[in-house]
Formats: sequence, structure tokens, C-alpha cells
Amino acid sequence: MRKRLDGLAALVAAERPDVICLQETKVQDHLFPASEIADLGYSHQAVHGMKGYNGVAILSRHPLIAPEPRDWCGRDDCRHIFAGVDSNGPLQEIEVHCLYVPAGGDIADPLKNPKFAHKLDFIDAHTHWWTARGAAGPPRFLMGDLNIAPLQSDVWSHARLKNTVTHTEIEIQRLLNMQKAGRWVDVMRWFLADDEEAFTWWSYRAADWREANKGRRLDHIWASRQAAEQVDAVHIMRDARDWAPASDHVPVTVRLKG
DNA sequence: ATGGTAGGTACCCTA
Repeated sequence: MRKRLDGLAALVAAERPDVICLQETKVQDHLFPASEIADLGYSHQAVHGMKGYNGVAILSRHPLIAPEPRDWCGRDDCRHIFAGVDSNGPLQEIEVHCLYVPAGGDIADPLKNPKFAHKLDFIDAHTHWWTARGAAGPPRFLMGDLNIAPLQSDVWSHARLKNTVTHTEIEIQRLLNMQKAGRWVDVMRWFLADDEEAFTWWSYRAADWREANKGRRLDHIWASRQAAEQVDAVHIMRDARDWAPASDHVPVTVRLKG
């Protein structure tokens, strides 16, 4: 995060979002650059970070209501925080979830690779949680790095990546189960044809990411039905892949009606 | 079949 303040300022200049969700902040809460971010207009912040790895944060122009960091699978690994926020629109209070799903390592076999097992367990734990929470509560959004590209059009080559972690059948099924359990709408796909390529991540390990274009849609914005109906635009900020210093992920934005 | 880059930390781990 501390390395990305210029990128955050560029995002703010381009889109002026009311709420921003960050993943992989890699900073402990007491070292989070709160005043610099407040100076950008985001004085309301809910952070859940640790040293060196993971970390999530919600930044807002409007007060955050009852922020709640959550730990999963018995680990203190700072991958989820949520809060209420006044939308200043017809939805009134909405609940915003900022989520960072484990990447899962390289081998797509939970018996051989504990990181992949953790990824599946993490998603299943969310599935159970959303099932238990039911449909009650305010309209809600879930956004973040889910580290899974579910559709064929979410990857540069389904044939080449179907055995690669992020696009294997086992992960995709688990993610779709979670989506169903939370009655979530994949808002990005609402605004795109199912077969239209859409990527939010391009590896660092390409000499020219644009030329190779070996991207994946790992970052998602989901919404409850009522919240999804208030969305009037989705934007993948593809050009941000060239910002300096570059991130391998680009921001995705949704705009609400009104 | 392999190796390619980046960030944070402490000479390796995770992505």
C-alpha cells in the first residue's frame, strides 16, 4: 500500500469513487498511511493488515458503520473486512465486503498442495457463512481479488489454463457455490456478454503485457440483487496496468444510479 | 518443460 499511494491518487483523480476496497496492503494497521489517504478525501478507513503479507482496507468519503474484520479457517491472515456505508442514494445503507481469497499455490491438488487446500477451505467457509446469513440485511456488495477466473472468457486461453490454479474446474465450482449461497450477482458480467474477454490481471512475467495479453479476470464485484439493480456502469481500468510503479492488477469500478 | 517479475523482509517467501 505504501508503495501505491501515487496509483491511489490517480484512481481518485480519474473516478472519484465514494468507496474504495484494497487488497494485499501488506502493512500493519499502525503503519497504514492513514493521513495521506485522508488527504485524498478518504477520512473514513477500516483496515485489517499484517506484516508483509495479505491485508485489506475499505476507504470511504462517508462514515463507515460498524466495521468488522473477520478471520477465516482459524488463521489471522487479514483477508476480509466489511462495513456499512450510507450510499446517499435510494439504497440508503449498503454493506461493503472487501475480500482477498488465497492464491492457492501452483499445484491444483488439495492433497499435494496445502495452499490449494486452504483456498478451497476458505471459499467453503464463506459458502457456509453466507448460507447461514440468509437474505436478511441491507443491500450489499462484495469486491476484491477472488483469485479465480470462472468463465472461459475470463482467461486468455481456456485450453491452456484449465489445469492452472485460478481456472480449474474444482475452484470454479466452489466459487459458484459461494456465489449461489450469498445470492450474489456477478455485476461485471451483467455488463458484458458472456463470451466477451474481460481481464483484470496480467502477470509481471511478460516482457510486454499488452502485446502478450495473457490476462485473467481475478478481481470481481458481486452484488445482492437489489444492489445490482442500482448499478449503471462497470469499468475495468485497463490503462492502469501501465501506471508506475505497475501493479499486476488493475482497478475495477462500479457506478450507482442517481 | 521451463522460467520469466515484483514486493516485503531479511537473505526467502508469496504471488
